[in-house]
Amino acid sequence: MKTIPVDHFFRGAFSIDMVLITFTGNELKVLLQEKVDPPHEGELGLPGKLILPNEDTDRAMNNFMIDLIGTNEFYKKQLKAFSDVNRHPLGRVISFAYYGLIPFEQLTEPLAEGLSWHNSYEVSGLCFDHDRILKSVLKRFRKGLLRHPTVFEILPKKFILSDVKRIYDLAFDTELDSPNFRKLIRKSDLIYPTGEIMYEKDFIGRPPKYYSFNRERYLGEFKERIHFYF
Amino acid sequence: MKTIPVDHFFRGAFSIDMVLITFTGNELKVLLQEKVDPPHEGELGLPGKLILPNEDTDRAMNNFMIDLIGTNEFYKKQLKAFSDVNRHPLGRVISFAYYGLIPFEQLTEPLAEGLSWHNSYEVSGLCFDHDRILKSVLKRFRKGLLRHPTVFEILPKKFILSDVKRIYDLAFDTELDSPNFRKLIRKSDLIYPTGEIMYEKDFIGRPPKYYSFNRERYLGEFKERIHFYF
DNA sequence: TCAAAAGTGTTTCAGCTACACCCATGA
DNA sequence: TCATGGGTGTAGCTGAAACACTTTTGA
Repeated sequence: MKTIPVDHFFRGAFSIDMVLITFTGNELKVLLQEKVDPPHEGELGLPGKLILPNEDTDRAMNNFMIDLIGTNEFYKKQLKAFSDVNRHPLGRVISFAYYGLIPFEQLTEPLAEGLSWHNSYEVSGLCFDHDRILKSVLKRFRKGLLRHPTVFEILPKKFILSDVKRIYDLAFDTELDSPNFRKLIRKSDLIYPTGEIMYEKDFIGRPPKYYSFNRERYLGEFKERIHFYF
Repeated sequence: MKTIPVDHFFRGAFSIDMVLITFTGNELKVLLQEKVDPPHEGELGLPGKLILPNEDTDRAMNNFMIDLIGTNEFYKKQLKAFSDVNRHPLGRVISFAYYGLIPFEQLTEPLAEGLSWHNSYEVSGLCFDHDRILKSVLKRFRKGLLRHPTVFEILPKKFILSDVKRIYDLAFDTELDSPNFRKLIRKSDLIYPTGEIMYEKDFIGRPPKYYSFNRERYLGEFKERIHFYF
């Protein structure tokens, strides 16, 4: 086995990509960016950029979000690293994909040039391997919805129960039973009625009550249960 | 914003690490390696090595396993990439952690120099961030046990039901009810009795039947169910 | 015939599912 | 007073949990 000089190992690059999801207009939307640099100029893709090898990925992402949407105060996690050898023409680039959830009301500043929101379930043909990354995030999003109070990260401070249900319906492409859903979500004790009622122009039917997420009551991790599914 | 020469981005390195789990002697064991290179010579850690930036991680891991244990024919998946900035003294090193499961009977060749099996739940003080990686793998292992026929990847071709239960008991640190476990596992239709009975020296009690995993009957992915846990 | 572990059967009960029904509003 | 969506209550079914009981072996 011949010895390889150690500096030959240090020739890889890193990038960060963000899959930011929000809920508005009864749709789950993802933030996309029109690429300006080769090899994919003009195409749509996830917002992202190369980072330096000594940059902390979390910090780089936080700064990047300020540039893009004016805030980094929202739920975000590193999803995983995508490592296909031939992702980038300049060499090996490992992409750290992040997954973010933001209430639409929190997006106060206008979007930066080239950015736009798209229905998460209708997006395809993104550059690089971004279709695959988006798919991973949507899968993880569903997982989170089942095991953690993830919905509330994407809802405004005051929300109505049918919007909660609508997010589940969209994510799982289903039509949950509203009475049962209501019982389930209230049983968890994670929400409380604000006392206010939503009066909205053009709203048909009985005006719904506003609820809020009781973040203090949710303590830590999903408790593992021994329960088979296969 | 000043422009950074593009080659400055290509100065990171990659490594692969394997967390290989097996079941023997009524314990879940993990393969560890005594490190020979600085900065951790003499310490225990997960088997791993640096790879070149243009190497495919899966292929590199497959070759690495042949060197270590003489086979790469077992269940293995990339867990995730660990990316802390200060993992390695020579510069930024991203580690791709793999998670492998192998039946003990399949380990026919003697272990290479410096390798040894350790009880997964008693290991600590590993070099680099390997304690953290091991912890992640054990968590993922539990997850897999609940949603996929993961147990059978770690069991021999012919196994007995109480060993299946024992693996669950070890992984979840519990004592499942044997009659109920038996019903559950058989209901899934994923195993069948081979017709043989285990007669083993010094075995006390009624001799158990052998079962085998019906790999053909398990089709693809865990079916997502809408079921809340919080 | 006793101990030990494999293996079977049955009862109970919590909790999910389905669905009937009532409420508050605008038109 | 009707349509629409919000919201409540309940009966019934399913499946997990608990556990009593039988079987097969070695000593």
